[in-house]
Parts: sequence; structure tokens; C-alpha cells
Amino acid sequence: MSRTLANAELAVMDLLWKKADRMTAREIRESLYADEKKAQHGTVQRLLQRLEEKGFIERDKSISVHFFSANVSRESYGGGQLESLAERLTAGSLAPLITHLVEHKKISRKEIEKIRSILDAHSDSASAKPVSKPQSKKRGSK
Amino acid sequence: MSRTLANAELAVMDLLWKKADRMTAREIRESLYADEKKAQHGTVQRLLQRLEEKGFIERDKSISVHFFSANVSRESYGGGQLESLAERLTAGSLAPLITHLVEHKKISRKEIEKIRSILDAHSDSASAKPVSKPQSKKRGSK
DNA sequence: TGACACCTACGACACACTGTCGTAGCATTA
DNA sequence: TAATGCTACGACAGTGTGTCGTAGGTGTCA
Repeated sequence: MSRTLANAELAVMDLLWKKADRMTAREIRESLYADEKKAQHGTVQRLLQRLEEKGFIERDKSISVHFFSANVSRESYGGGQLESLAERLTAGSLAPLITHLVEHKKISRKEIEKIRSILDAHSDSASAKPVSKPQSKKRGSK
Repeated sequence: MSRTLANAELAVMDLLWKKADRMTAREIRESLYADEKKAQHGTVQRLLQRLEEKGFIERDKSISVHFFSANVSRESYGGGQLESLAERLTAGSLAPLITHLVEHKKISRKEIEKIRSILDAHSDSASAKPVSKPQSKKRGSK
């Protein structure tokens, strides 16, 4: 698994993530290359093949027209990227990067509140916080 | 500016960031290839040249042995990477990715508290929270 | 002045990854 | 059987990266 998705690969994953369901190569081709005069047959097949090799998607070949589905969620992939970035850059810590974004106003107030409520919900002494989106996420003890 | 730093390039930047001061090519070479029998003269020169082209470093050529210094901070670069990641993946929002990491325990409790205190300090009702380690999260308003 | 050491500048290369296409061959159906 | 559409995959060009070699500049010292 190569770790990072290239552009065309990401475009395919994006489709699968959006659809949240399996798709055929044809559906993917018609979405990605809708406006192309010439259908990019082989290109899509190649992309799918490589994504499968890298472990990002799964292929159901039980019938002759295969079905493809994401094997890694958008959040999981993104989270991994985030981790790897922090790993390479700041000894694994996200704090310095987030600090920078916040201090340079690269994160909107709304986004800040959103993230805060996530963190609050998972804080040790979690509770109290009146988080707008009623988070009753009760990943109980343990 | 190419956007992303490759491995060897990042290694050079890391040196400059750590030193927080300008360095000569020689210092860099001796740090990066300390154990190599054969000195990687040209390699380092090439890397520096490319980093300069990409705008990541600055070169002071006022004397014949040049001095190099970072032109972009670690946090600024990392923040940009973070933004770009969110851009490509989640319509610019970090929240979904952080949610994933938190829920899958990829972020330590300590880190969570750290990030929270950053956000608290920049919250709209940003009143002087004594944001230390202890969770003093009770900025109720809003 | 000449020898030597060290520096910069940069062409060239091998390698890897990407996106693309073409073609061979299999399935399904008219 | 022919037509259509699919899979599998070799091949290629373009790009980025890490490396090396070499040409030529600069400084020092006997």
C-alpha cells in the first residue's frame, strides 16, 4: 500500500466514498470522464487495478462485470495522512500545526467550535460542555 | 513552489529548522551524511539548489561560502500541508479527520488537552483561561 | 606564482510513480 | 457467429527525486 493517493486515484476514491456503495468500472468512467469524447476505458481499469493492489478498494468479481467498493474510509485515510504528516514534521503532535492555523486565522471560528466540541466529548472529565450538536456519543467505559 | 517536500529535502529543512540559524552546505552535508565514507558533495548542493528554487530556503551568497536558512517555518509548512489535505479530502474541514483520530484513540489524552487549550485561548469568549494542563474547561458562555 | 583544498553550478542518469492508451482475450447476448 | 463490452496488462511519456561527475571559481600558503 503506497500510502498516498495520487490525483486520479483520489478522484476514484472520492466517487466511491460519495456513493457509499459499490460501483462498476463503467459507472466510474462515466462519472470521471463524462465530457471526454473518447471513453477512457483502459485508464479507469488501470486505476482500479492499482488501487486494489494498494489495498484502497475491494473488487467483487463474482460476476463478470466487477463491483468496486472502498476498503478504507475517507476519514480513515485522511486520519492516516494527518498522523503521517505530524509524524514527519512535529514528532507526532498535531498541536503545533493547529496552533499555527488558529493563530493565522486559517481556521474559521465555526470550525474551531466544531473541533472543540469533538474534543470536549472525549475529554477525561467529559461532560458539562453544552455542545450544540447533542453528542451522546457514549463510547462507554474502557 | 512545488508544494510538498520530498524525503531528502525534508531532512535538510529539518536541520535548518532545528538549528534555527543559517548553515553552510558543508555543515548540512556533515550532518546528513555523517557516516558516509564518500562525501555527498554534489547531492547536497543539488538539494539546496532545488529547495531554493521552490522557495523553501534562502541563500546568502555575500561571501563565497554561502549561508542557507529556512524561508518557511516548520509550522507554516505543516499548516499548509494540513490545509491542503483537508482541502482535498473534506471540503477544507479538519473536524472529520480529528474526529476519526480521537474516536480511534490515535490522539493521546494529553494531546487532546493541549489542542483544547489552544482552541480555548482563541475562542470568541476568549476570556483569560489559565490554560494549563489541568482541565479547567468551563468557559460556558456561547 | 603555482599547488592544493574547497566551493558553486549544473548536466546527466537511474529509478519510481502517474496517467494514459492499445491490444489480447473472455463473457454475454442478439 | 458477430457484435459489444468487459478484464488484464504491457508499454510509454512525463515528472519528481536522489545521486554523481565535472567544469570552473575562490582562498590560502609556501
